Amino acid sequence: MSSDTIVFFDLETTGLDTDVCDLIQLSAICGNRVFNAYTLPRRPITRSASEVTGCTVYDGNLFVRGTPVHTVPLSDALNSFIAFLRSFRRPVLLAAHNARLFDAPVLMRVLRQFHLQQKFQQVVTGFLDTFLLSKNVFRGLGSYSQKNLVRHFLRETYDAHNAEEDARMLQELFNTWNPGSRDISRFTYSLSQV
DNA sequence: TGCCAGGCCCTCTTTAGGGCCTT
Repeated sequence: MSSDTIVFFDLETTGLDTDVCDLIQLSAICGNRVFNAYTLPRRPITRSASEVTGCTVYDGNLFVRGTPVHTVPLSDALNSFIAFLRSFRRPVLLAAHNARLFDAPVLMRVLRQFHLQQKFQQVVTGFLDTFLLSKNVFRGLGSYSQKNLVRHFLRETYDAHNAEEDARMLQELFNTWNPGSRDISRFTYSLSQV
């Protein structure tokens, strides 16, 4: 719905298997309001995920590129995230790159694990997939990875695979695209669709 | 020792394979 507040979010996880991977970082941004939480994953980080995100776990602590970071329990991160979304006082549309196939199913699964899906549904109307949107609106680009889109549209390189930076750059991309409400609805999925 | 996937789209397709996107 075009009257919704669009909040851009990103996850860093222990891997790519949406059925089992666990959260490491959850970030979101809307305007200049930012949410960020790190959490100690409940399963090992796969080698490829560790290489991509720079995240490692040692002796019960989470490190990002060798620097320890403060973590909170996953249930606290999820509750704080919902409170952040609720603070907008309008229904929220959550946007992520490849949301339909990755971020949304992972987020919904962990919300269910903590019996938070109803609380979440009271605030969030659906997910907007910026990967599908960009691929259909801007034909012929060759690559639609977020990194390539940032390079193409914003002429920038950035700290990819830090959830907070990824969410921030996604918001910048979206503001540059300024897609119409029809394109937004075409690539918006209800919570029951993911 | 094990170290993870899968839906979507395209095409040299449909009796299928391969690349992309997310970590």
